[in-house]
Amino acid sequence: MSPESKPSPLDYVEAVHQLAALVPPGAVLSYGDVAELLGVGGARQAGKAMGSSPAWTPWWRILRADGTLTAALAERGNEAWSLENTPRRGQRVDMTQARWKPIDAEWEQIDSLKAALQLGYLSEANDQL
DNA sequence: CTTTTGACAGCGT
DNA sequence: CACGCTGCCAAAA
Repeated sequence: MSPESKPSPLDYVEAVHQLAALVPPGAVLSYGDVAELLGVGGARQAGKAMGSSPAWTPWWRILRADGTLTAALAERGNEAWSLENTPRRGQRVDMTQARWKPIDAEWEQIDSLKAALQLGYLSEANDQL
């Protein structure tokens, strides 16, 4: 499956994956940032969603607010950050420098992602009727 | 309905 | 900087 936009409503988990795919190399977002950008759920929801991330997902660009990844992924994550020249401070990502700051065009993509997510909830509710 | 469980966040020590 | 504790949110048991 391609990371391109889908015409159909999005599931929360899918929305998180899509958002992760929007983050450019060298930049990162905390799980909490992801939840905030989508306007739904909290950091833990975003984390849960990343747990089932597809192979194409740049999971190393979504990490904890303190700039680290969960133990099991720390090693691989570090390699990826080196390759992408992600601003680091020791073994952790320097969030103040690396945090993704979307430009106008990117905000639009994020907005459409949010919209698709809302549609997802609507269709889900519609499904219950 | 209550409890447990997460790729979490923030604050105090 | 490292822990430990509490708060959070939604889904699953």
